[in-house]
Amino acid sequence: MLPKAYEPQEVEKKLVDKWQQAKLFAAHIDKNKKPFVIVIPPPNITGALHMGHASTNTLQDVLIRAHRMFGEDAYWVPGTDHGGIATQNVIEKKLAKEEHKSRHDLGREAFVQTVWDWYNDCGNAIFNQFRKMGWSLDLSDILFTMDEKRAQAVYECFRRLWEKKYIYRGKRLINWCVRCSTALSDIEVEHEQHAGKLWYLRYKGEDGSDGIVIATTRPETIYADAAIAVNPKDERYKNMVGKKVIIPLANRAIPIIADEAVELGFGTGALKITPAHDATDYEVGQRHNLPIMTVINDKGKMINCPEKYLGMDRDLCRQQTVKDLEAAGLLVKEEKYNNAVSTCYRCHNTIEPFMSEQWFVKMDELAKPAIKAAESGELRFHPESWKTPFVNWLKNLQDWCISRQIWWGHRIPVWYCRHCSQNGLTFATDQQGHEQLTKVSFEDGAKPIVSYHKPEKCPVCGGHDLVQDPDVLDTWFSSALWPMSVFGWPEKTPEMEHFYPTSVMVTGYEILYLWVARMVMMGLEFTGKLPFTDVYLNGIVRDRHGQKMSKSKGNVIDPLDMTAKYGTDAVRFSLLMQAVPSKDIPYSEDSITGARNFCNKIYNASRFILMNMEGIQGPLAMPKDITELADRWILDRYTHAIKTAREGIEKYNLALTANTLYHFLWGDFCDWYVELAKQRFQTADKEKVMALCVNILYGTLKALHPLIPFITEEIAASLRPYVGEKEEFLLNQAYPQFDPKLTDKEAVSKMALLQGVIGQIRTIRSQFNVPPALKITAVLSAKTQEELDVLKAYENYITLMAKVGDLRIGVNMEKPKQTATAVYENITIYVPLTGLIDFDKERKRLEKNLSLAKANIASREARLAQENFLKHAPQEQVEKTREELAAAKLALAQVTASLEDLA
RNA sequence: GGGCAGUUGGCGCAGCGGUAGCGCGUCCGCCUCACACGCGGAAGGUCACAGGUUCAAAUCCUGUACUGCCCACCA
Repeated sequence: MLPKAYEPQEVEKKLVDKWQQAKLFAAHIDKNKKPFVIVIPPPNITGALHMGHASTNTLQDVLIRAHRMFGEDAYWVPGTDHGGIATQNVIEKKLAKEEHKSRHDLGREAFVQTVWDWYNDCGNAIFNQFRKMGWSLDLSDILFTMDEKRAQAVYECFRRLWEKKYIYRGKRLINWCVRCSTALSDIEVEHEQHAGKLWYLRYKGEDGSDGIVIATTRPETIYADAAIAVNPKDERYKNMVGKKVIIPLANRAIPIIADEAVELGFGTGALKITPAHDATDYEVGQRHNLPIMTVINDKGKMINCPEKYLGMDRDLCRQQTVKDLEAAGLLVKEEKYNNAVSTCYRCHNTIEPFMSEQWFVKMDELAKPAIKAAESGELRFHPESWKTPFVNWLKNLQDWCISRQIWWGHRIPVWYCRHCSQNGLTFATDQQGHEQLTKVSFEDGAKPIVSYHKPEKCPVCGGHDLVQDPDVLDTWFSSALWPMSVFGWPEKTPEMEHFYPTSVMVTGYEILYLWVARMVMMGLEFTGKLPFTDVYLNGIVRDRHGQKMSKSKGNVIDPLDMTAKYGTDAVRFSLLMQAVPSKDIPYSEDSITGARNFCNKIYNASRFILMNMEGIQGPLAMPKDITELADRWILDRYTHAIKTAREGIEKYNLALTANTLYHFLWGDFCDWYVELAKQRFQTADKEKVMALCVNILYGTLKALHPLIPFITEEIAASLRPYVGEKEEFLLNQAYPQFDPKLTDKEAVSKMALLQGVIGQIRTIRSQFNVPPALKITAVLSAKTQEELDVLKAYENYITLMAKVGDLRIGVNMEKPKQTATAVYENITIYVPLTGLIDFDKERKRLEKNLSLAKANIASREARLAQENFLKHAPQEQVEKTREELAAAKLALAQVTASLEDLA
């Protein structure tokens, strides 16, 4: 005998091996089939799988498996991402913790090797997690954003954009992370509200006057001030524009200028302009041709300032400056102020706007086709509400800063001749005694040679002393090419030919701009085609209260712990039941138990059916001559469930698919069909019932297979002989189809009547504490011949499901003594309960029903009294209302009669 | 400051023109020979608020109030 409860662990282990060994998920170009392709958002090689991965990859897996079963050439491309800054940070932390070393202690080459070693270990860990989750990825061929093929694609992209002059070198104010010591692009900067202060400082006039008071949140930058700006419309300062004031502590004179950028209402209306340390100020500076003076260096230390503060950390300098200003009597006041602080999206340290020469990609031309694709609807978003933000973002794009001053990543494929570029190259000796190129300046004469490999010699002077640009590319630069590079682009490979463009990109909305937008732009630029036609934005998995999961909050749920405890299918299904596009998923262990219970229900229903298969020879075809009401009904429910399940997948509403199949299998199939079938096990009908049971169950398992692959595969294997299926894997079988011939409105309405009557009897039983085993008497009084026929024809349904021993059915039946009364539509139900009836209870029950009936009558009558309703509403609706009124009136009459009897 | 979501029984959500559903929780009764990870039953909601459109609104429109998210150079 099989165990009572489903035990997933062994089953999962066994099936994962089987699937992988059978190479079930490998790419196989089949030109006769329509390709359905998803490239995985490659997880960073930074560590463990989290709930977010579990969610997004499960969604992709469901889509891939389902489309495969729909008969398409489905292929899910596996891979991982080198994850630039994030990975470098992880390794640096590890080095510091385990060996008390910094990357500089190792040197560039050794450090990069360390990361590669890490990749080789961690990569395997990631694949093992992929296996455990049952994701249909071919794990024998995992791609990596830094492997040779992908590196070639990155180079080719760089070269082509360079030749088109889209890639250029420029000196400007960029976002600098002092902690990560690198430049960042605009979207890698996050804005956080910090409780800070606003200081009011006095800049005295050069002529000895009181000068002007400004408000600032960054007093440490006063040493870099180039001007004071006021709004040209500001009457208060009109006569001061053009005069000079003295920077406190620095004692340097700067002019007062007028610029529209200054808000009249904020602070004092006067703004200090510090072009080197603030983006707005930089623009103002450009407009007024102000000098740029940098006082904070790339390490966050003070430079070019009064000697006292030289080398001081920027934060400390702020405190000291405020103290000194106060002592000098130049601090007018200090206010509490919440301001938006820019922080690094990787380490959350405060970003320093920093003047620097960097590599950029010119975006305006690249954005145009992407905007068009989104606006025209060629690129579809699920949900659609992301289309507008997407387009708006593209329309307001700044050029993309792609150079990073870190070591881990694709090295910029640009070389310099030490002879020809000597004035633009700065070298330093590192801790290993190697001379390293640390800084490149085109302004000072560096001449780029774009090449993947080190060029043989300088094309200008023929010199052999060539050095590579020290920077690496933004990790998103290689990610942007992912949907092409995975197929071998720029080569014209058969994979590129067949699988590109891909079908759908499934990812979180938090990387819509960082990643999705860039893939779209690059895809259009290099192939003329969108890299995918659909974008499915999935929500973020949060804790039960909607809080983001984080280690510091201690609310993290580890998907692998959960799969070990409840089974992978349960974890998958729990996520899918809540998978509405773009909607965040509140998640807790409780979410999983419900899904686990469902898996157990499937298991037990199957176990029961298999038990009753003993002695029956398969295969059993789906019977053709269906006459029994329950059979007609369940086939209608089944085919509708299949229809909705399929629609859910096609419309990216997997919650709909999951919930539909859940309720069909549990509510319709188990609670009603199988229960009713039990009484036919002893009859000549048995084989037909079993044929229906096994075929419907098998079909439902197929429909569920993309969602919960393990348990369905396991059970299907046992059922296969009974349905005559030869194919070993569900994935290679066809997804069930909606069959209009199985729909049966009449059966559904008859069944609803019986279910309603049974429900009323069950309620009475329960309310009067009738012992469950006790068979009771029930009298059903119908109003029409039609109803009578249904009740009579299926009285065995009622006796079984409501445990009725003596069932009397007729038209206008007499009300028995000491009876409980209920009304369902036009049927009056009497349950005589001599000795069991509690008159008080029954009176209360009836009174409740009485007021309900009255309310129903009132509302229907009111509606029917409106001439406009009769005139405008569809006839069907009017008819329905009339029927409802009649039923309510009947209920009122019956309940009133019963109440009178009680009195 | 701009934009986008959300506001439905104790909790988490679905429904998105015909008058409320699900899961969990609660309460009552059951170890009914597939399943107590179960079975049967019950209680519990004027669908945030105010207007409007319509014969009819949780469902469409407008506004308000909260909540969350995204974007933005107010020092």
